[in-house]
Amino acid sequence: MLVNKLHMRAKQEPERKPSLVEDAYKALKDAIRNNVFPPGYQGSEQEIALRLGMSRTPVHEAIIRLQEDGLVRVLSKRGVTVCPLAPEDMREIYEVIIAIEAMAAELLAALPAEERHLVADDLEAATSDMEQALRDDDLAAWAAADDLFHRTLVERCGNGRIRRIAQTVTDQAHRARMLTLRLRSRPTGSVAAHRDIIAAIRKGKAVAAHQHARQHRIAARDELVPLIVSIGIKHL
Amino acid sequence: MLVNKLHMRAKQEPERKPSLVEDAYKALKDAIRNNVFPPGYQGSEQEIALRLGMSRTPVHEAIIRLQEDGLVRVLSKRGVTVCPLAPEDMREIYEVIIAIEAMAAELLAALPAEERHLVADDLEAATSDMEQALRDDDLAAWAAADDLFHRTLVERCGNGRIRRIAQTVTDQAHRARMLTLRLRSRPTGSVAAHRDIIAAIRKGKAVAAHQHARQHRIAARDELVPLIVSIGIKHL
DNA sequence: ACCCCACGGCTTCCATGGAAGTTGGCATAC
DNA sequence: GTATGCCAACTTCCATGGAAGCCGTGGGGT
Repeated sequence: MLVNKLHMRAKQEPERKPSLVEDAYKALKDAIRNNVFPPGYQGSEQEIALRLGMSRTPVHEAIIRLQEDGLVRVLSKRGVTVCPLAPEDMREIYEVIIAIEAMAAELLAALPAEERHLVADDLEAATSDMEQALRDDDLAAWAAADDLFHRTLVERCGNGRIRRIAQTVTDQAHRARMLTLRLRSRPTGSVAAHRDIIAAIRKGKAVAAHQHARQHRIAARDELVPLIVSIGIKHL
Repeated sequence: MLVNKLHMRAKQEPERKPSLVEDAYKALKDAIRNNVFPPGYQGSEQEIALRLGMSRTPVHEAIIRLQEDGLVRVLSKRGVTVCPLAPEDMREIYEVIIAIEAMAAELLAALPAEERHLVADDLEAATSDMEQALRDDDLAAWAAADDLFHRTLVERCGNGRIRRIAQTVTDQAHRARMLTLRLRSRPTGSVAAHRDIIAAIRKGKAVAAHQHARQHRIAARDELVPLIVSIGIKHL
C-alpha cells in the first residue's frame, strides 16, 4: 500500500507530507465506513497499531480525531469502540443535512451567473448518471452518482465550513445509507427533485433553490428514518 | 478555575475524570478566546507545556483537537499558530449559524406544548436580561444575556449535533464578536427580534420560528460583516 | 451452593528521548 | 555591499516505558 507522490504544486500549499497520523486516520475512517470495524466493535490501540504496522502513538492521535468526528469513543481505560447509530442519530444527522444543504443550494444560486452555470452543469451530469444507473438497475452506480451530486452541492457553495460539516455528518450516516439502499423502493423521485434544485440554481433563484434542496432532504428523512425504525434495529 | 462537579446522573454517563488532555484543551481554548494567545501568535508545544505545568504529550493531543475545531493550525515543524479570522471567515461562520439556528428554532417550535413553554420561558428570561442591560447601558451584561439566548436555542432543540456545530462556530467567532460589540450602534433591535422568535416557538409555529430566527441572524451578519470590512482589518 | 474480595492481565494515559526537518544567522566568497 | 552556503538551534513526529485504572476470574469464607 504505497503512498502515491503528489505532483508539485505552488508553494501555496505547504506540501503536506504524509504523516503516520494522517495515514492511520484515513485508514481507520475507511475501515469504519466499510464495516471492517462493525459498530460496537471494541479493540485496543495496541491491536490497531499492530494491524497498521506502526507504533501506538500515531494510532492514539488518529483516534482522538475520529472521536472528535463522532465516529468512535474511547472508554477511559477499557479500549476504543465504534459508535453505533441509533434511529435517533439518523434523525439528528438528517436535520443537520436539511439545514446545511438548503443553505448550500441557496449560496450556489447567489453565485455570479457564470460560476452558477458551471456548477449546474456538473450537478446535471451527476443527475444524468443517476438516471442512467436507474435504467440499468445498478444501485451501486446510482448511490455513487447521488453521492457526487450532494457532494458537489456543498463543495462548490464557497463555504468551507459548510463543506466540512456536511462531510462529517454524511460520514457518520454512510453505513446506514448503504444498509437502506437495498431496502427501500427504487429511488425514482430523486432525479426530478435534483432537476428542480438545478433549475433554481441556474436561474439564480436563491429562495427556490433553498426550498427545493430542503424538501428533497426532508423527503429522504421521512422515508429513511421510519424504514430504519420499522426493521426494528436499535443500533447499526 | 475549578471544575464544577456535575450533579449525579444515572450511570449512563461514565463519570468522566479530568484528564490532563482535557485540562489543556479547555485552558488553551479559553486562552485563545480571551486573546491571551492573540491571532497569529506562534509558539511551540514545549513552551505551552511549560506554561501549563505538564508534559508535551497532553498539550500535543489537545492541540490536535483544537486544530479539528479550526482554532489553531500546526505548521509541520515550525510550531503552532492561532488561526486569524478574515472577514471571509466571518461570512462563512454566519452562514452556518443562519442555517443551524433557524433549524434549531424550528425544532423547538415542534416540541410538545409543555416543553416548548419551558424553553420559551427561559428564552424570555434571557431577553428580559438583555432589555435590562440595555437600560443600564451595560454592554458586557447585554452580550452575556444575548449569548445565553442563542445558547439556549441550540442546547434545548433536542439535537446534540446541532448544539455541537453551533458551539464550534460561535467559539471561532467569539473574538470578533467581542471586538465589534463596542463598535456598532446600540443593539436595540435584538430584543424585538428575540420576542418574535419566542412567540413563534410558544405558539408552535415552526415555519415562523424558522423564519424569524433566520432573519435575526441575517440581520446580524449584514451589520457585522460590513463593519469588519470597513474598519479595514484583514485578520483578527 | 453462593458471595466477596484480592490479584493478575490488559488498557489508556502521560513522560521522555531520539530522529527528521525547518529556520535564521553567520561566515565567506565575489 | 551583496549573495550564498553551511551550521546550530529549535520544532514536531514517533517510539517506548512506567504509572494508574478497570475488569474478569478464581479462591476462600460463610
